[in-house]
Amino acid sequence: MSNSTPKRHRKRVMQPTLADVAREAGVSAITVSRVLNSPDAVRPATRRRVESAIDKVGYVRNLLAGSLASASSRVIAAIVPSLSNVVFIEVINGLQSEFERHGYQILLGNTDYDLEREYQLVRTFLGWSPSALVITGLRHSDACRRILRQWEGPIAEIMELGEAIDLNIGLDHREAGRCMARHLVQKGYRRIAYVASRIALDYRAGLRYDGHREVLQDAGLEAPLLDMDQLSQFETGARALDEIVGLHPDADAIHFANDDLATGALLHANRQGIGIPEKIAIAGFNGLPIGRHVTPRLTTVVSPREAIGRMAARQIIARLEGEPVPRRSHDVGFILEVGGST
Amino acid sequence: MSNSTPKRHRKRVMQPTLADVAREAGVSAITVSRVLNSPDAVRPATRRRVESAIDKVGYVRNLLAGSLASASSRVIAAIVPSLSNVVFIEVINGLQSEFERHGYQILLGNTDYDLEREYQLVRTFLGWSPSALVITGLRHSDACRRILRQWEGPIAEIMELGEAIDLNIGLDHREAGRCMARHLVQKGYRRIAYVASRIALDYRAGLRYDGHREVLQDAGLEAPLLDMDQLSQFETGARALDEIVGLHPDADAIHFANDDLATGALLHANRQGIGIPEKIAIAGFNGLPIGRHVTPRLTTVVSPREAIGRMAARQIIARLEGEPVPRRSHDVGFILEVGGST
DNA sequence: AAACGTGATGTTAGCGCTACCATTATTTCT
DNA sequence: AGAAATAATGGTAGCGCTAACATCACGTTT
Repeated sequence: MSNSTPKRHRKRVMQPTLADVAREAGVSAITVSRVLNSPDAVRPATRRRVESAIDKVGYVRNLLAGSLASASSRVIAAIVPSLSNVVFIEVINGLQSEFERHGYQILLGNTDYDLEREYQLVRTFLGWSPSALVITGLRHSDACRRILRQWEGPIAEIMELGEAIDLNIGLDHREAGRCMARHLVQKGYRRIAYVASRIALDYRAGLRYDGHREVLQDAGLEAPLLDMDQLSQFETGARALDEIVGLHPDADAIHFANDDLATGALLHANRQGIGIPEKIAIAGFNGLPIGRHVTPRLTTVVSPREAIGRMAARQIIARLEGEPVPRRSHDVGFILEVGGST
Repeated sequence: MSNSTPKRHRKRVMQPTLADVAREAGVSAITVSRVLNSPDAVRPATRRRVESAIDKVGYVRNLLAGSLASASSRVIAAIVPSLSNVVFIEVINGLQSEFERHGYQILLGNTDYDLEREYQLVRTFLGWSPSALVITGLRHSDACRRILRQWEGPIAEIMELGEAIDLNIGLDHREAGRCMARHLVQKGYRRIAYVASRIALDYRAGLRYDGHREVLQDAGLEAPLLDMDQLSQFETGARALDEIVGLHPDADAIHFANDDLATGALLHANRQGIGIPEKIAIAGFNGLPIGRHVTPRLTTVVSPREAIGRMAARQIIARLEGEPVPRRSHDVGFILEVGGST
């Protein structure tokens, strides 16, 4: 009557199960489960017996079954708009480093800046009963926001600050844009272009532009915008520099939406013998390491990317472990780093 | 007798289930399941009825339960040694782009170059009944290799070529090392240092060094190695350049284990006014975009990183969909890209 | 008209685990 | 020593879904 007689149902070519371990150790399945989940609740002698049975039969626990039964999966669903952008990688890295230590796994999703895709991803991921959800940005489709609100687990919206569903970790992009614009104006630049790429998708670059424009308008200056229709990469920055020089030959500074563009422009200027900042000043955003190694050093606004990931993780873990999480919104701030490029 | 009377067991504050949808649509649960999994097996009229019931009750399918019942999860476990290294990000990006399109999710793990951690990750991930497993490299602990062999799903070992458990997609690092060394020797360099960082961990850099050394020995040259004890980043490359200039003042070329180090050194040389390649030549490995934008352009060996990810994904998908997968090993090759730095 | 397909839908029995409660062993107290 | 408290272990019933088989409706064949 043991399972030597295969039930007529499913084919039984599976891995050993808890029951197999239990039989081997001469205990019940639940005891084996306890050894795995709350070892202290089992007498040391029993525990050792079970542990060696686990080794002996080569047991690998089935987390699907466990999660289904306990309605908790120790999986964190993380949704980012892009994996081509180092920024999000660093955020993920920050998440990983904290979550992994606490025994959480990361299920990774990539929306490619598409809100519909984001919605689908959220739906799918919620199907895994994740312990928590980390999602980039505050803009979601209505349907998406609806199911997010309905969901009862912790949700961290990261990168930017504002009206969040639950936890919010990020920085004020508009203020970051203002900060750099102020720096440029103060340095005496007067014909300052803003260069972004696909600003409709990367709307956080748009927020920075809004801040930038405010400051320039207050200073009585124009705020021309060049929106490139290519990915933010060195090549695009180089091309943008050429375009600006062509379109606005009198421009004396370019405020780039990010360091990739800015660095591309700066290195291009190096190659072309265009003097930075004498001929034209260049500023970026993010504070990527490369900016500190080019000549001249890139002026940029440093965003604490890994810190965002780590803080989001810590907030979530605290929440999951039942600690009170007082502030729901965390401003990680930013730092203006002035190099020789402005 | 319906579940309006909550069973005395678990608290029922859950999301709506298949049964709820079924009741709403006036069909059985399995029909709803069919609408979700094989819509063509359901009459269009019924299907529409079920679909609107799904919308009405706000049903989100529980993938844990489904995966447990069907023993297939559409999750791909991907294990990389580091998330700080762009190379692996690009590989993951390649995996993502293929898998996402076929409805697979990626469960991401990071070993930090630790084989014991790799083993633990593999154990945990196998507990999710993944559809397939992608793992970086061919070196694993014995215990790890044992459970991998025992597992019946597709396993792709990526990045390097050799004795693989199942699928193998990568390139011959030793040959890549040889290739660059040959280039340097042929260009007339004679005192060539190899610089890596933490070569014991990044053993693929070690394989490239082996190839490098072979060529140099054949040419009757010495092959000094400098192994930095810091992460591969610009800073470390810069420091390495200083060290080499100090230790081997007559060195005429440096073969760096990767482009991060090489670029760091090159940009440092730019700042210090050290002539590249007149004073000393610099070569890298990977073909990161930055190398094409620095002055002079970095000589490097381009590794098709995204292609590795994509090809691994395609092989796995083919296997999962029952197509015959003829070759188990795929050499994605590499390309020597000669810039002005050598 | 009876027998036979075919396609759509339903019934049942698990997938492997854990929550809940019950039971038994062990320790502590009076 | 016996009662009471506590610790350790076990039995049972699901978690929500799907595989396998059963059934049913309806048209087709002989």
